[in-house]
Amino acid sequence: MERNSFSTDRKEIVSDPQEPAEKTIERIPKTYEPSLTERKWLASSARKVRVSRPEAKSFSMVIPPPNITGRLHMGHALNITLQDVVARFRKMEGQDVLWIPGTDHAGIATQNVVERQLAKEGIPLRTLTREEFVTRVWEWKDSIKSGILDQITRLGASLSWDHERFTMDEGFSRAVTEVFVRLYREGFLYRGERMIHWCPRCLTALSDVEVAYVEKTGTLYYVRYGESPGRDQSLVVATTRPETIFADQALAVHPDDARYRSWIGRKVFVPLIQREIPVIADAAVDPAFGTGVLKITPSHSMADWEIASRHGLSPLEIIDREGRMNEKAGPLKGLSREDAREKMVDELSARGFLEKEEAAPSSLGVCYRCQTVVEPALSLQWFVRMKDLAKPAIEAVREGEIRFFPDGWKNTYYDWLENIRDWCVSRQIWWGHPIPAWHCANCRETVVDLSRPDRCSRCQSDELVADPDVLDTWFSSALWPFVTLGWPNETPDLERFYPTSLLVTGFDILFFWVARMVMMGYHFTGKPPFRDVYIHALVRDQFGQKMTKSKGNVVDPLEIMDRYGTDAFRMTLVHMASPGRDIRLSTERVEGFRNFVSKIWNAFRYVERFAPGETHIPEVDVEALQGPANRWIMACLSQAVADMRRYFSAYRFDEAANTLYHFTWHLYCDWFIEASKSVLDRPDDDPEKRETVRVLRFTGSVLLRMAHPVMPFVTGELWEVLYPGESPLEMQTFPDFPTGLSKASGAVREFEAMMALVGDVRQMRSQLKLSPAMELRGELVVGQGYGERYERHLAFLSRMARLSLSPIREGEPEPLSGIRIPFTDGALFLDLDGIVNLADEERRLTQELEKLNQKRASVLARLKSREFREKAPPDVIEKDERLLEEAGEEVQGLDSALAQVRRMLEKGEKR
RNA sequence: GGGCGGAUAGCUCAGUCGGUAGAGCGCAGCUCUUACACAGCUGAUGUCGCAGGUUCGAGCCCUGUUCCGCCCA
Repeated sequence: MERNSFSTDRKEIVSDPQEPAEKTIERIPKTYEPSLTERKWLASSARKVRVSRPEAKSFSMVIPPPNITGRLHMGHALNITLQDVVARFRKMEGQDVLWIPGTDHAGIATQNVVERQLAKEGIPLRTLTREEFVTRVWEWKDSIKSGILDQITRLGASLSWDHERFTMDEGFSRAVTEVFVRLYREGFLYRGERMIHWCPRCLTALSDVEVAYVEKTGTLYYVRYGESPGRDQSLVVATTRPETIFADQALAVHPDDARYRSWIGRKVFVPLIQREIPVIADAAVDPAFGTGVLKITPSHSMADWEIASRHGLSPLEIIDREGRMNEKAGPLKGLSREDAREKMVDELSARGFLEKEEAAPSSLGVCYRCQTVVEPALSLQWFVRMKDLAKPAIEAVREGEIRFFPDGWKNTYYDWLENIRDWCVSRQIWWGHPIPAWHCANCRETVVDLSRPDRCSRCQSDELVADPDVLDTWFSSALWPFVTLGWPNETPDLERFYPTSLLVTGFDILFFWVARMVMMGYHFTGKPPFRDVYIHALVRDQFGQKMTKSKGNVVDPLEIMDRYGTDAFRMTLVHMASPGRDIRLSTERVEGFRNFVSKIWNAFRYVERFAPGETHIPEVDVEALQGPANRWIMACLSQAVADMRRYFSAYRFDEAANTLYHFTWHLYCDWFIEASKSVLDRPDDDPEKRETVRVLRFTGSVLLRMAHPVMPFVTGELWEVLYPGESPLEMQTFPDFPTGLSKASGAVREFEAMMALVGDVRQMRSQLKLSPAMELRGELVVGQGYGERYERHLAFLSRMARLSLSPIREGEPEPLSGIRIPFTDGALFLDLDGIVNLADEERRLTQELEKLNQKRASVLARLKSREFREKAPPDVIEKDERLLEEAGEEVQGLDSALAQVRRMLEKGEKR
């Protein structure tokens, strides 16, 4: 065979002995089995102790502690995965990473679980003492170990397990007490009788943020209140809660409402009973709502309470703590709120007090945990005075000491903090941090202290009764970032890792948790609890619906991991984590990334064939590289690595994943590996072959490192298999090599021109319906002096475009037959004589020409515009000019190709 | 009522500095070509929600508006 003929005749290749095949099977099995690898890695590396790097820069995070009652859901999976990506990335950057795991004692939720368990065993709650109950909870907690944390490890979370904490562990509890006592002594805590939200099912007070509002279509009842005594004038009130009428203490109108001005100061009777209440004027009344007359029920409405207190009205409670009507509700006594409403409406209607009913939208407050409609109630509770605590928290974000990602969340944050109300922190349950307060049975004094005092500080009585309540679970969560590091002790951890570097959490607990941590952090440490806050979105189902048990659309992350592998699942979450956007998870998507993992695996199997059993990490001297493809892939790799670094640092997880995917699949596999096949069929001592194998392996080793933060299992496995003598992949450094080879360099552009030529040939094949398998004869004609340069691309071209090329013709006139495909320094001529229908080719060229001319015309039009020439920046004009020039050349190329086809057509006809 | 986010290919989403709109999935055609059919090659599909404005030039900036989602009151 002629030396310059680059045939890709398959027979040759097939007959090639494939001696390395057996070794391949030894090291890299045919298919990747995620479950096997994951099981193996989890057995050896889960719950590992942190390797500290005292000399390195510190990086720290705390996980949002999941409820101990919890089961892993998509929200956890996303949250943990993103943190793990950052943790692994920072670790590979050489930083000293501390990532603290732990769980939250989840007061109400846990109490509910244990109560249900008791109920199942037939043990009435009331037969247990508080101490017995709490013991039961601890027993339950021990029995489940830390189920949710085990599930989190399945995700591959590289947490610092020697730092695990629990919000009710001994140290944490001490810290919570300390915080309470300090806040009390500083005047930030008080106990008082206020309106709070009461959950009649959980039987406890709730804070404002624990009430969710649901929009419902309710009924607005128009009820007539007759004037007293004896007169026949009356006022009509529109109310959504007729069952509270017996607790009414006044009617109120807006002071400027002309309709009712004469009523102010007069008195009316509460319907059905002869109780007199005044008509008052208050600016808080909305004249546009209903009739503009509001009934004031101070004991069962937040807004009414406010108005009532301005007018010195006293409350009257008719609903008890379990949401039933009490004896003051007279005939309604014992009824539920719903039944009472029904009965009341019947009664009002029967007695002629009900004017009309109309459907009206109303917003209903429900307990965020159990969805029960909450009851506003007057109650003796503990509160934190928030206003002054909020100030530094607002300031911190304004000054940029704390940054939000995405930035927009700071508006929501400001809004809440600027209008903050006092925080009700006492809960009427048994499981939680006891409030460190004791009440004197003798003089009613309240004593707050770190431990139970012997005597009352005022009257010296020893009859001290412990406050029965526990603290809101979020009270302790607010201390999480610094207490987990040892506060109130000045520990080395606190010194080194506080403020923490990053908090990753969902927007749904921005108020509950994030804002409160900032307030507590500043107050108790003088520093922010974290520098950056990354707020991720909700994981929804494939239709964009929130996943809920009741809808039955909950996708179990553990099942997904079993089915597709953890790496594929992580890659999916990371890829879809675009800032400020919810994630719609579909299994098709996960499947796509399973294919990706598989692709990586197979790419390594391919490379392994050519360097079987090699265990050293190859090095590459980029400057010395000769192969065009080798130089090209190094330029791409360098770019990809730099991009990933940048994206990880900016929390652009989606873009990082995109970069990884694109580089791996489309650049490394589709082009580089394919291109390598045109070199690797040479003898073993061929220098370009040796170079290519080295670059293949080197790129692979870099790929493993840059993919590792996202896909720790498959990359870790391959790393261990390939480089058994090296330290584990997670301890390696994230690749960093500016190659000096830019994508714009001549060598790279030349290779890309060849890639484009391959694309042109493939496109032409497809358009002319030529089988990809059919080898076409062709020759390259280049300008004078370019012959040697294009010589080195021949193998690549013939392989990728499936051509049999004859020797290059340099500086010779172009042949008059064949299909002409132009490129930068010449043209490729394909001999399609007898293979292709020339009329088809003519049509194809005409279409191409038309498309091109359109494009050219639009650029030309722009360039002709005087304004554009005057005002557009020079580089833009230059670019357009280049574009026009290129398009011109292309048109020329197509023209001559077309002319040629037409000539051949004529010739054919003449024959 | 106030605030935030979204609307771009059939679906799910990118789109940085304003400079001729991209990816994945799906779909169609062809191909078992020294890893991978969980594959390869090629292709088709766009009123960038709507209406104005700024600009030589707008998916991107400004104003208004519609619809959807979320938060707050």
